[in-house]
Amino acid sequence: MKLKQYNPKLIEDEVRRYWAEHKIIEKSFNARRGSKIFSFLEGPPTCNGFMHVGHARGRTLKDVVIKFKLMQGFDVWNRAGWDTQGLPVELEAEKTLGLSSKKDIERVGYERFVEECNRLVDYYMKHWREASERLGLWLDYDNAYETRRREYIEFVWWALKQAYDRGWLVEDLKVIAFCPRCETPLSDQEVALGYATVEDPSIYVKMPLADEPGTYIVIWTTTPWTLPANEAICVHPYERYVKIEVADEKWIVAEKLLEKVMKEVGVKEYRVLETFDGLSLERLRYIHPLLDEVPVHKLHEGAHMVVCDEMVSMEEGTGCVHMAPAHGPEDFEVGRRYGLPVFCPVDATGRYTEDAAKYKGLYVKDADKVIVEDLKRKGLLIYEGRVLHEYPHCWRCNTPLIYKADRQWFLRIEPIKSLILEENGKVKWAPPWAGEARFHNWIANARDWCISRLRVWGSPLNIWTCTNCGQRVCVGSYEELRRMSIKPVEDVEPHRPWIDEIKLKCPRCGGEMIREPHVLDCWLDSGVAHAASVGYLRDKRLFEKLFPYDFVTEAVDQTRGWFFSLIFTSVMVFGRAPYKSVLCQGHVLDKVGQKMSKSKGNVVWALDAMEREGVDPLRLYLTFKSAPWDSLNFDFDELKNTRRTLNTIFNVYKFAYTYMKLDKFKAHEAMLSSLMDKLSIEDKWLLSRCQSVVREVTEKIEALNIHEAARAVIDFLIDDISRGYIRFIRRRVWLEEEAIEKVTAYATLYYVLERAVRLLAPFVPYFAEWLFLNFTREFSESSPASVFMCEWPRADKQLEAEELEEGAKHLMDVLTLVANARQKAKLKSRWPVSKVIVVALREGASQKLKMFHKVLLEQANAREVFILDSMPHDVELKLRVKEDVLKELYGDKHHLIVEELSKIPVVKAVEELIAYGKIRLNVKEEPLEVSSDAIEVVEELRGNVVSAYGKGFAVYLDITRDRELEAEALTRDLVRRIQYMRKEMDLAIEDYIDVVIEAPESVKNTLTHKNVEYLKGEVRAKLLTITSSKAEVSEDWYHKSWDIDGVRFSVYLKKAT
RNA sequence: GGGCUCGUAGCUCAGCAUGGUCAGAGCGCUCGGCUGAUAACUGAAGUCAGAGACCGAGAGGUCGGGGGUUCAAGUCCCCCCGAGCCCA
Repeated sequence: MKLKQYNPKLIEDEVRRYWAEHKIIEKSFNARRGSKIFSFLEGPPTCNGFMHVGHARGRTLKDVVIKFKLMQGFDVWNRAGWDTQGLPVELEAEKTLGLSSKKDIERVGYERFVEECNRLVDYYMKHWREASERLGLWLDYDNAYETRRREYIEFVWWALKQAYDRGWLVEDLKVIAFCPRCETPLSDQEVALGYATVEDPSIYVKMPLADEPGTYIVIWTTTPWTLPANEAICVHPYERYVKIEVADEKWIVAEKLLEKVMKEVGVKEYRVLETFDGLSLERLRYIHPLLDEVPVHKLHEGAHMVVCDEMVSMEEGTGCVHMAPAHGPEDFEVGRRYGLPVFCPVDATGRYTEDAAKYKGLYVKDADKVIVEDLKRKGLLIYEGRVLHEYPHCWRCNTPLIYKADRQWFLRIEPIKSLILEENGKVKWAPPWAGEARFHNWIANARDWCISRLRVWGSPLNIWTCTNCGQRVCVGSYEELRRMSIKPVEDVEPHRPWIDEIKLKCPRCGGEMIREPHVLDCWLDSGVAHAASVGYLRDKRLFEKLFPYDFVTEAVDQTRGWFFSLIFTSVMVFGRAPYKSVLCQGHVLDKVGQKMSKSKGNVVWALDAMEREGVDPLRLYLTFKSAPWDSLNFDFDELKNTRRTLNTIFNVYKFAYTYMKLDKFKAHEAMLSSLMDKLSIEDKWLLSRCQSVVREVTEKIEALNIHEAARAVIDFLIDDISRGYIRFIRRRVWLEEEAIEKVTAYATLYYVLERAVRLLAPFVPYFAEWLFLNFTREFSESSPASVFMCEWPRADKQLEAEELEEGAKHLMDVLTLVANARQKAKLKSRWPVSKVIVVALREGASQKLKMFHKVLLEQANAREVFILDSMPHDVELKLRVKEDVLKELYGDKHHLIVEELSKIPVVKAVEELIAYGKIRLNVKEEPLEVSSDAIEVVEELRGNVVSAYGKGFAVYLDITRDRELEAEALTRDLVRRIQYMRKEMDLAIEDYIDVVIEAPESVKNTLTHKNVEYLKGEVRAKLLTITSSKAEVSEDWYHKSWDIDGVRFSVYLKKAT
């Protein structure tokens, strides 16, 4: 181990070079070819924008599972994938080309535009690949699938053709947002970008009932321009409505809104005639307010009536909502239910068409005034005001958007919905509620999927229409396309504009067929990855091996995205779910729990985090901080701590390495199996602990509790090995000869650390690989070339010993108490004590603890340790009842409690209190517990005794000093000073020294021969002189003066020759 | 407006499916100690000082708020508030 201290970046670079040089990644996967397959399906990142820590988390979690399965011996399918088409890429391309509308795109030409999209995809793909590789994500990038590729798109066509042939792919109208200036439809996400507060007209209009002259329904709207397309009035079926008398007219409005409306329109006098449910108005006919201006309405049969829907709000308006099915998504829905016509007299530029008669050619926003005038003139306008409200605008040019009905293509969900639900029921979701509740609900409420987009950069919709007879054909393959093409086609380039140039010959009339102008929703692209990514059309064998996939994982937002589009298309074409298990991840938020967004400027980029603290610390942080499905607040300060944790682990290995190397340890020469009967208790304990950890980590990863798995490995290394075992074996590794105790300690340590490296591997791959190369392989030449070629460890039942693990816990607790008691007596741990008494008060504890008697003796630095299971007689015990606390807690009962307490023998009471933290009593036949809040133990200790209590133990230290102990303590103090000086001199651990100590005569005489020999051994002194006169040493001796408990010492050191 | 999730010490969480040993753990913080596996660093050049790994102790929270069920509620029920994701 050449490194002096943990340096994640050096390790990373070194390991990355090693992997490349020895083709480790490739070999690791190849070594498992032919065994049981574990198929992972990569959710393709959109090649747009850079990787941030949220992505990094998702990718790390993927990688943990991949590496884990790999080490378990599975033939892991790990093909990478890239989502390359769709709006996000187009928007980016518009930006780089300086375009600001679809008209601009047409100006530069689709060819140029698509070229730019491709260029951007290449650029971002490169970034993502590099960042992913650096992150240590082992995907097969060389064979990555890309949604923009010919073969990929061909599968999309094939899948749509399956749907088309079954009647599941249909054309229908849909109300979508348009920017009249850009003359383009906007996606929902674009609409969401552009909400702004604006002032609009706010008008109240009365609609005359057809069969009840003089009676009107009052509606409210902020978009007068939609009135020419009005087809109905919607009311809430279960809210109360009133008919009121205003002057000589009768008006109908919602009861709840009556006062508000009357106040706003300025009607002071009115009389309520009757009230009724909205439902009773259903199908009531009225006369369109602009019937004369837009006469085409006269032909609209079954329209201009009252309809009902619960979405009608009682918060604003009149409770009677004007409906224009062509101009509002909700209007459209309701209209559909009632069979209303979808009348759209507005074109893509926001101007009225021929159908709007009087308003023809007028821009809709300009029409507002004209329409208001017309209504006023006809006496139908009750009130005209202005209102401030949120209205969507084009995010590019800030023009108010208009909603209008347009032809789009849909995949119908009804025919397959129940099967999707059924199939989802078979999927194992983590966490369960993500699938059983959220995803299930989402599917159950899903509507038909609109898959068409009026854009440029996407898979083209594979439907051609005859310009002559209207015949349609859905083309299922490029071969079919070539066959039907009027002009010969060499290679099909399935993107716009080239695909649009291909005209087909109509099979019915021989006329020319042209492609429908749409491209497809990019969710459909990634949604067919289950088959398209593995070349299904060319060869089904691979697909059949992998499908359905064992594992898929993405963040929560993919519930409606990829998780859905995958299962939808899979059920649609294959009749079953494409995945067996799904891990639904939470998001990464910023330090204070806010969503990361570019506009807030709180985005943490993955590369920055990797650069600042290193990949392994980042990976560990992202995996173990919180459960995969919980959100994670990212904080650089915490990330730093992870790095420190890894540093401690590094030092554990460095410690083991240093001594093993010194003693020329070889794993195959000290096999545990041949040393079993020589093991010390602490060895057996650690070996058992190791089995538990192996088992725990394995089970936790299997259950996708990845955070708990990571914590289990780390805790093992830090708590059990670093803070426990290594402390216990310090003396053993310092033994000179080939002592069996040393050999067994090395064998145990190697066994455990070697396994820990493997357990670490999925989480911190660079670090683990480095440890594998610099530790595992250093002592075992027969090891494979990489930790990832090793098998995942398996628990060995023979080494398990539960009672030892419990015993060790007791040991740790007692050692804490000893340290505690020492501190009370201001007695540093280097000072030996003559006697320690441990009273183990919980059932069975003393027996388990006794197994560790030897370790306890040494760690407590005591000459004798006694482990008892009841209180010793030479301690006088009393209970002090805190009456005030008792009174507060139990009120009047407190007298009775005191009485009951006095009946119990003090020793028994104290024992119970120490063991369990409370005493159980029966007060008037009623069970009751008094805790240590209300009673405390008061003891009278004889002689030099200090005590400590806790965790079911009482510990007593006899701190009486005698000459012998003093000498021993002094010796150890000197040892420590000399060791300190050795370190300052930067000596190698194995170097020998000569020592001269100046000490006062009296002190010098206390040291026995035994003390001196001990001292020499500990500090590796060849010559040791203790003198009470001035030391005779030359200048080059290292010298330091020390004050030990008020006595002055001078110490001189020199490296021995 | 609807669905799902989360809200316990400064931070990260455990405990809550079978209410009654905990109001807990780790990190951080404060104090003390220790030292050849573990001491970044800062000033400075002295066998310096502070800081840091490690060990021990300590501080800290009306378990988001309010109701209810119960002898007893972080733990069960209802409402509200806040956060996140998605839908409308």
